[in-house]
Amino acid sequence: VAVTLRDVAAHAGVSSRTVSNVVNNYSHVSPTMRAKVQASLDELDYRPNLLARSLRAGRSGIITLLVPDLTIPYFGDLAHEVVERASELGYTVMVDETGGRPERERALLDTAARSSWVDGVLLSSLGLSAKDLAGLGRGMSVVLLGERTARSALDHVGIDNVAAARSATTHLLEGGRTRVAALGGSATRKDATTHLRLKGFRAALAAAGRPAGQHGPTPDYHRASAAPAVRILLEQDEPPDALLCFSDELAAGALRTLHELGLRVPDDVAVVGFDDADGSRFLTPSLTSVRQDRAEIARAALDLLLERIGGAEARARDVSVPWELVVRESSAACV
Amino acid sequence: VAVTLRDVAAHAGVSSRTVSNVVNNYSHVSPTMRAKVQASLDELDYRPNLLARSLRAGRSGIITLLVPDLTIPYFGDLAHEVVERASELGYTVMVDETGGRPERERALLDTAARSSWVDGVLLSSLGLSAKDLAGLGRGMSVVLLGERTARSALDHVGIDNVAAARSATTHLLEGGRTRVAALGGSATRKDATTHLRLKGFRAALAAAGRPAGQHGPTPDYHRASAAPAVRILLEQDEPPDALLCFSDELAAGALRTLHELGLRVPDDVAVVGFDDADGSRFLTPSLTSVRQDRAEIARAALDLLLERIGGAEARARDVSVPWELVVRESSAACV
DNA sequence: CTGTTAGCGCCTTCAC
DNA sequence: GTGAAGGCGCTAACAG
Repeated sequence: VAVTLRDVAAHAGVSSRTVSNVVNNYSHVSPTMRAKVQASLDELDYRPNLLARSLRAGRSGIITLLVPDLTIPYFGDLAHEVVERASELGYTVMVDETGGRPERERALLDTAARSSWVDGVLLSSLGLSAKDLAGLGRGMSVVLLGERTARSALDHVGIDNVAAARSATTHLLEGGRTRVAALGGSATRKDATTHLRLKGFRAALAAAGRPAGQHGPTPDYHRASAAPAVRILLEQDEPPDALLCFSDELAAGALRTLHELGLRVPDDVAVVGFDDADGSRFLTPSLTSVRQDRAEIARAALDLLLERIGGAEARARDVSVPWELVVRESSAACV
Repeated sequence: VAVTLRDVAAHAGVSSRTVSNVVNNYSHVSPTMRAKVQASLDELDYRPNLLARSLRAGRSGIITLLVPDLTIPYFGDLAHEVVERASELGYTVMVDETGGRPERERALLDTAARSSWVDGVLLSSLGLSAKDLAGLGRGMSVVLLGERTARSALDHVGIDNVAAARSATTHLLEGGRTRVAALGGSATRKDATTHLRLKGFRAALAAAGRPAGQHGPTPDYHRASAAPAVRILLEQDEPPDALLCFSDELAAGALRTLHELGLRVPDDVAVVGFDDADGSRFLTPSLTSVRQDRAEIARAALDLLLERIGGAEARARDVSVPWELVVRESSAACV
């Protein structure tokens, strides 16, 4: 049932070349001819086959966004920004989820590279090492989002996690907290995000002359993963009076768990999150969080990606995006 | 730089047909031949061009999911289920956002229909009338998610909004609440979701012999939109002692606003939400909500869509998916 | 079992 | 200013 360029040409009594010229608004077509062709176009309800066009052009106008999990509000927010910005730039976004699992990140990146469906990939990676990524990036335009994987060969956009964690920790110390603990991620596995944030956390404690803080690891950054770690931290002899959570999700889970334990926030325990997801200021108490400028991340990432797609061969670049500690009720100073 | 089937054929000294047979695991290829071709395949690192394959096959293996806004957790959750299920079925998902605006829903659906990029569309529509949709669905496989647009010509998957709203309202009345108000959406515009839920809400009140409840409309279903409406409802002479919110987002915003007004939940005001987003049980107090079975929605919707893609010409079907009122702290009975 | 051939629908170099 | 022809990379008839 599909109407092709040829059908229109036959209908209008011209060559397909001329129809193509009209469709693509090329010059060198006489007005009368243009009108005649346009009439046939309308009458037959012609729709260009973008598949064929892309095959011919060698590009699809599609980029893939790979995130761990869309049920995490931060990634929903990020996807929103990417879709919006890409749309402005004339690109469409395919979204896939990696679950944060390295093998799935690898497989999806590989599929993208092989398929030639997509012009480029935005990867919000959690688990891949720089070596993995280098091999996969071959022949495909890729920009990394989120963490700063050490010396990867790929472009990267993210915040300065060390500085942000340091600032948040200092904020808690200056609010009179004496036993700050970190919550989330894994110090042992190749979890670059947590590694860097722990670094900033410890630097702040050291700078203030405090003993090293504790770290409650979690298998992922979901709300549901906070509870066990929080309970372990609080069952100690000297339980923490402040929690630096490495995602807003974990922070929300921590708020809930503290409530169940009968502890008051911020009176007994202060809580700070990371990401400043849209919902965090609506929690009770409202959550202090490190805000990443997501719109700027999307903008910078797409700019880099489009340059790569355009054939830029520059060395890998590392764009640092602004962040800001947004102070709300959950970290009010103690008296 | 791309390696084509022909290149491999030349390298292996066979025809491209044979290479294609090997790549697609067809029979009728002798083992020795297969081995030889496979060697060339590996050596040249051949990657099939999916664009060309799709052009040839007449289908792309891509479906489009259109949702209002990925920053709303419910739609993030929904997208998650759709992506996961589609992946199981061998499909990839393109996600686009409509902002809930009818003209954008129309434009995106139109683009999808024209482009031949996509085999089918899942549309979580808010604003399009049945008439709009009928015209657009022409020639494209479309399944509607969410609300039950009156007598549309398209397949549809959703919950029974009337029954769910009725059940939630009855729950509040049975908990001893006497002045239940509804919150969210628009009774005036073509907001089918709100229309149906209001119907259930009013039916429950009528069945209990209560006067008609009030409705606080909101421009959208975001958290931030709850505050003004909640304040207006509570400034009245006889303020409500229970709020039936037409999304969890609105409920979360209401919880926050009530907290700011110094009202206790559930002691002074009970709150019920809709959707049971992943985060809602972590709110303080945890939120009572109407749970939609999202995995089942995704499954049913994709089944319907794939049947349409496969050429089924059946009349429009309407699949009703299970829902459940999940009772938590925010709607505890008053004493 | 394997090779040849003809398109899928589009765009574009080349002639006219 | 317009027409004819070829090919993007792949697969499916049709031989042999």
